Amino acid sequence: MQEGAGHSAAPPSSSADRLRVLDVKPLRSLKPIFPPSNQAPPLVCASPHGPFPANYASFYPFYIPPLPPEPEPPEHPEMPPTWAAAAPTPIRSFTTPGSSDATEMENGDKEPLRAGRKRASPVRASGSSQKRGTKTSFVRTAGTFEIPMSSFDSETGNREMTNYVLTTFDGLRRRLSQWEDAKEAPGGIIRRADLKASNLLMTQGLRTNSKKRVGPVPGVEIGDIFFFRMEMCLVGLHTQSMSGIDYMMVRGEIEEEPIALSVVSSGYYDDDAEDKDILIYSGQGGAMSKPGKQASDQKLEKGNLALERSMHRANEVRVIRGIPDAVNPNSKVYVYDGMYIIQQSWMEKVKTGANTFKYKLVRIPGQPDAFGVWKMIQRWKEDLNSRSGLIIPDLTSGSENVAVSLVNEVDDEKGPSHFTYLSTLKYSRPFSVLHSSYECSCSNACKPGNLNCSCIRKNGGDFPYTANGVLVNRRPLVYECSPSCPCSPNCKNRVSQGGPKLRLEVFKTTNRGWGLRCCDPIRAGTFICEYAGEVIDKDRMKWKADEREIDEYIFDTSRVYAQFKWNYEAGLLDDENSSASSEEYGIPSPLYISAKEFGNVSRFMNHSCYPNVFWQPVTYGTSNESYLHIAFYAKKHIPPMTELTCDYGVVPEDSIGSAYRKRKCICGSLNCHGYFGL
DNA sequence: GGTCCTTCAAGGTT
DNA sequence: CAACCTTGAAGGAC
Repeated sequence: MQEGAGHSAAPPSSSADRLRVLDVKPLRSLKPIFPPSNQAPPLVCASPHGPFPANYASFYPFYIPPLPPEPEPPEHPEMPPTWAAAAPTPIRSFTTPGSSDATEMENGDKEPLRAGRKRASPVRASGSSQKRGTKTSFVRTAGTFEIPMSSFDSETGNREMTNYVLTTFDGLRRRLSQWEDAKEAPGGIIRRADLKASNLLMTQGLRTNSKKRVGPVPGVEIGDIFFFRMEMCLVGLHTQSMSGIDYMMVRGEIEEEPIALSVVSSGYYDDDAEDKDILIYSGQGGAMSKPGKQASDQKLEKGNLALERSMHRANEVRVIRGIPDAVNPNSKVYVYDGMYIIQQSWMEKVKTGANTFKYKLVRIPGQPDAFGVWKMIQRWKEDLNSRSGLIIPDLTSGSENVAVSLVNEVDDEKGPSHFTYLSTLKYSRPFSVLHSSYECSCSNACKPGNLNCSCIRKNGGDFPYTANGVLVNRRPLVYECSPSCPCSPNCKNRVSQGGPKLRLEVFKTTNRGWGLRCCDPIRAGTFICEYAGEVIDKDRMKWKADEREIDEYIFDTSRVYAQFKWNYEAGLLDDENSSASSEEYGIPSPLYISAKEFGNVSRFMNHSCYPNVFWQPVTYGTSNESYLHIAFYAKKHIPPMTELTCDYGVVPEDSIGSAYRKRKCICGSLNCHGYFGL
């Protein structure tokens, strides 16, 4: 199966005085802004006039006229529909009366934050002319969002909204982290980009499932992973920023009583979380809640009382398992493990001598494995032989730093057809000399914010990666440090070099040949692998087309790729003259890579019209020339053992490769294009 | 609707 | 690396 490529150029983003905004303490000014895209007519939306529940500000970022054909519910949980699928025609502007032309700043904005705001900002809030808390209108524009705008309901969500909220959150979070890394945040240091980002979204009402509920949360699926507590708050899975027990008041037999909605188990208390179907959860308060203070007995109140009541009512409780992140030892991964029932409760004297409540939660049978998958992978790690369907422990034969296993749990095929494993690109002859090579003069690792570093300057002054190696933004071209740069090999600007660092696995799918997946949880923006193979030139491409040679392993940057938005595009965050950070790729000339004879794990990645991986051109040099590479990054958080897929693109009719037939797509997503290019 | 308080964070430092 | 320290914001309680 194949892959494809994109094209087109864009100016590098600039980075001048954009940070002044961070001076403003409440940061209310940093509201998300979605500049109109040149791809689609801007969508102007306005909030209806309520009434709204008391606890949230009205906010309708998007409005779409009612759609005649209601899409079928997705069969594949990972494949939400997009608005594009549901609304093939351009979306027209829509504005509700009364909110059309607000020009005032929002209350609380003391001054214009930046000169370009008036011009650049398509977003205006007209809060000041109305009584707070009654009506607040927002006008928004949105460009080419993959994220659906068929509905925005902050009370009740769906898969589209969760994806939208999480993508926005993480894009903003990465951007704030980038500034923090570069020490570019004046006055206000952003120590906690996660909190800052979520605070901004919360303030804007950009959240979903804000209404508390017992049971499943629309748009959140069992097995979904999160890297911050705030992510779970924003999508309504667990709305406590720190507390482990989320609950709500309901009418009881006599009076109102609390019932538990969800719990997060992350090892702070002495929980027993070894069994994949059973969780012994400790109550809150008392013993450990006040470090340094004398431990005290827990009381039957708040969350503890809620768990107790929920046990008697036998209502289901969502369980989120917090697990140390092997990739980032400092942080945790939260796995949504589905519904549990509280079977038992008791009081126990713990080591500190304090009485602690304990609750035995048992997983409701019949749910897909989530935490169970993690436990399974852990077992494989301890004993590779316990892995069923294992054919080869390392199909790269040591070519990569991390072994890539080959498994087939589906049938008895023993492996894909022959190819030679090659861990990087092979330029058979001089090709794609982008420009003269560049190199920095940094003595140690290149430091974000150091504009003396010419590699950083190449990236418009931005360090492309956060401190933990996550790509901040998609951009025309990522300039990494070259082997010839004097900076140390562990310089953070070499993320895509040196091959995969995650435990990838080539496996047999049920209906589309071999595929690629990963045993590790993957954070959005993480580098996964590059597309290795032989670089071929235009003549060779033409020859292949003329000869009708079927090469399913071509990567072609000149194909047309589905547009999507990944960066946090806040006009406020960037210099007014930069069109924010462009997600259009800029490559001087098309690059064709064939992985038919020589290739790495990337050649096994299948196509999806709703992929979880995207490609990004990256360049770095060898001796005195710079070469282009195609690197794959995670588009969103990807749970372990989820198939990795990317967009193969479509071959334009007039291109060299158009002699190839189109291939029927079986990705199963609602917005499936029906075919992809080959 | 404030204001105080609690809270199974997240990072950093030692 | 575990223990400790610092900063931090949501939501509940009153």
